[in-house]
Amino acid sequence: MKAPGYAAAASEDLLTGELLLRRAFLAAPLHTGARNAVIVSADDRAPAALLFHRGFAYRSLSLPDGRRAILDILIPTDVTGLDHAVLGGGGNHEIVAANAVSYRRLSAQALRELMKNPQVALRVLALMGEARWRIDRHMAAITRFDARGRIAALLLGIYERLRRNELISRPTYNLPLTQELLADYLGITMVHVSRTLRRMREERLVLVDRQVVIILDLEGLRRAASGIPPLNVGAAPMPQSSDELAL
Amino acid sequence: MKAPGYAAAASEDLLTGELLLRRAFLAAPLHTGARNAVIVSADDRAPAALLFHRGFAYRSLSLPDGRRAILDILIPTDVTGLDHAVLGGGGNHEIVAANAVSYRRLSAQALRELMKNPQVALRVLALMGEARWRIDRHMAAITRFDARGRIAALLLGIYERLRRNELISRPTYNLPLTQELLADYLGITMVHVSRTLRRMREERLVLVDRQVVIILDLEGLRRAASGIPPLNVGAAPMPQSSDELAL
DNA sequence: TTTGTGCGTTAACACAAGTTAAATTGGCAG
DNA sequence: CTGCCAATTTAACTTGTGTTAACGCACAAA
Repeated sequence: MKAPGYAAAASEDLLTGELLLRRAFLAAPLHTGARNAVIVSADDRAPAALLFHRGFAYRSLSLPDGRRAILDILIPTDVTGLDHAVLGGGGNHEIVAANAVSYRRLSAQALRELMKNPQVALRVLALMGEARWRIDRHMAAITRFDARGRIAALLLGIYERLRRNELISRPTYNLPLTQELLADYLGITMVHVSRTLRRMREERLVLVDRQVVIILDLEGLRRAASGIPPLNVGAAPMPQSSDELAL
Repeated sequence: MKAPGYAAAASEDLLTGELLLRRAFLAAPLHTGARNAVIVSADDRAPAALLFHRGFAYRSLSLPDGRRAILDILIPTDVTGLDHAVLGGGGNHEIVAANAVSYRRLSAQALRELMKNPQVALRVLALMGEARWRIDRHMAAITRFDARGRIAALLLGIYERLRRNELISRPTYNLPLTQELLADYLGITMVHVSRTLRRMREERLVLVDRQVVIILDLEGLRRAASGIPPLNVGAAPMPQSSDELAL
């Protein structure tokens, strides 16, 4: 029943866990993939966790009739696959490069080895908790917002993630995803994405031209995605030495 | 580079991890909650993992304007909260009993202690992977199916989960969720759920009366939720001694 | 220059889903 | 039995989104 000091010890463990995990990743070679390169295929039988270093990628699930759902958008500093690297097979999903990407791969075996360190195990669990939190927000957006709100939530979400990882400082960034991808992520159609972006441009909320996103009215955008809770779970974000990792 | 025997060792570790995790849960007292009881509140500051023993519950996110999204439906034998028990605070979500429930609680502290055992850590990660997999399917359903397909996917999903845990044997079960809850889970309105259920009854696909779900045409239902990939990730489901746990 | 080709834009129309409101049902406390 | 209350059902109407199809634009290849 050592109540005091608990939270402090926890975050300390998380920090050293993060350090070890990152070190393991950084020991792996840097892979690269061109736009549309399939980084993980649906029938992949060699599970591994990935740390993204540069470029955007997405995780998608293709339905037999040709439609697909985008499950997750992956940006630099994101880690994915920690969970199903432990399970036997892959997850039926694909991971595809949205533009030129580079990333590092941690084999399931190496991950299992690392997990023997409780600090790493905790950090891994925390990472999954953060991912879950992002998914929760996205799910709320998808189930309860119309197209405008969903797009607002998406643009804001990416903005906040980039900013939190110190990849950008001003409300402007590069979004190398086609509108068709956005549509499959948001549960609407390509055509409707285009329509809605025009409306939002006319409202002077945001300007999306090709891959460039310029947020004109941050508060307005927040209102449009009204009620989406903030990004953080409550845990402090890991301090990111952005030079070491994100460049 | 010990390639052979790897998968076997992995699943063996998962089994003992499961055993230890379950033992820890079973050592905790059995809590109960009446219908609509708030098991975890949005501002909860004492994170814990939960193992559900009897009854249904749901995890929800309330938006400031009164709307809400149901993030997850929890059935007996489900474990939730493993991730955010590790993170500092709660997850901004609520967990509410849909009917009379009983469950066990594993404090974050106890969980952290248990996680020092790598086998437990692996099993915990595997559990989160399974949960993620379910969410992926649900996300695909929500983004790409119409109301009929979403309802089909939901009814099938619950059916398969119940059957996998040997809680039922025939395609009939009790679903103690109001249509309003289903609507908030599926991203449609209560009224539309009712309409669609009528249509599906007329099609002789499924019969939903009050809380009773009777699947009339399993194949037809599968077709309606066409393209939703199967429940399992590829890893064998944990053997469940249903008497010990689920009763 | 010409010819692709992949993406984005726009419009017209069809249809699925939301909204509102009223009626019905069933459970349950008195 | 009565009356209340929550959940469900149904209808009429409105609105958001999907569908189809045509066109424009940038960029690369020939």
